[in-house]
Amino acid sequence: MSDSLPDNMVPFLLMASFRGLIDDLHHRLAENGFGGVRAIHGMAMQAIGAGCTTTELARRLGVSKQAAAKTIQSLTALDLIATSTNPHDRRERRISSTVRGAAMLAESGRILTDIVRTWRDSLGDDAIDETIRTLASVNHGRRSLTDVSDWT
Amino acid sequence: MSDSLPDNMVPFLLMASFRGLIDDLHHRLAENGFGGVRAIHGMAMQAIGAGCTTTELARRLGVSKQAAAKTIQSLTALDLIATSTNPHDRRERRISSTVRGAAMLAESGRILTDIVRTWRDSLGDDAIDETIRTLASVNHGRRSLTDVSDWT
DNA sequence: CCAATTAGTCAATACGGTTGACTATATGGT
DNA sequence: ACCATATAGTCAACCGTATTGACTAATTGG
Repeated sequence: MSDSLPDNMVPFLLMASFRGLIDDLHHRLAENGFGGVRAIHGMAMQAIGAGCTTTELARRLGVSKQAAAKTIQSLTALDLIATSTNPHDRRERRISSTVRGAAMLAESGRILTDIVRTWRDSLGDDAIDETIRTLASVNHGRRSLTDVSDWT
Repeated sequence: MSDSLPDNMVPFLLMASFRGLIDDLHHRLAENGFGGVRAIHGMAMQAIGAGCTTTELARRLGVSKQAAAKTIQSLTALDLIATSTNPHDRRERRISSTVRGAAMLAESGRILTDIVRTWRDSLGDDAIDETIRTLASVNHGRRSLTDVSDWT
């Protein structure tokens, strides 16, 4: 722990941190009845929030509407969302979270907060707060946090 | 910037930071004669380091050897690596960086260091050092930093 | 010397992304 | 009121990168 990693390792550090966090999250979600949920599903659920349309989800995720439609199919199959038509504009598919979907999001939030709490316990609030502030600053003016385009 | 994001947004922050950094990197790599290089290629080049075999690369990346073999094909097509057979064990394919591959890795390192330098300029060395230390601690004891398995 | 191990490839499949072409619905100018 | 245009969403074809299972070739060791 003495020496810091060189600056050119920062992307690996960010990726590994993300991966580790997501792995823990999915492990614990599976233990709580939400098996089969993948990273993309959680991202999409977060992006859907209180509800939106296919096109709007595509915009929020930064992907094509065809890709968003496929994600919507997966989420529907997992009983996390349901779709309905908007009577005022019958072209639209309104997407909204199911009870199970809302429970999954709430559980995700609890688990993530709990994981970060373990970081706080071992490294201190100051270090974690500073890290979050720094990462938030680095992302200022970038695309939305839920943008997953080209992330492979 | 006043309020910090809640702890359950940390994964989004990590992913967006990684994505932003990689996007910048690839944009600048393309400007310097290394177009067509994708995130997976840079990861693999880093993992290959001084050279290894297909199976060893698979282990370092945390993927199947079939997947590693495909990555090796891509890197070979990009003239970043070359393979040869080991005369002492003719089952093995030795992988080593080409001159161009080494130049790409060096250029990546320079660009990444330069990007992080802009962070240091605007946020201060203390904030960046603390962030790197924190992320490194969070990853202690986890799989190798070059592990890309299931990152989708 | 032959059985077991190890390195790597081939083939089929899955998943999530893309573009292009399409249908259905809504909107707005003349 | 009508028709041109714009918008919401789907279908089909394809790409890239992963997977597993079955395989060949080379090495090792009892």
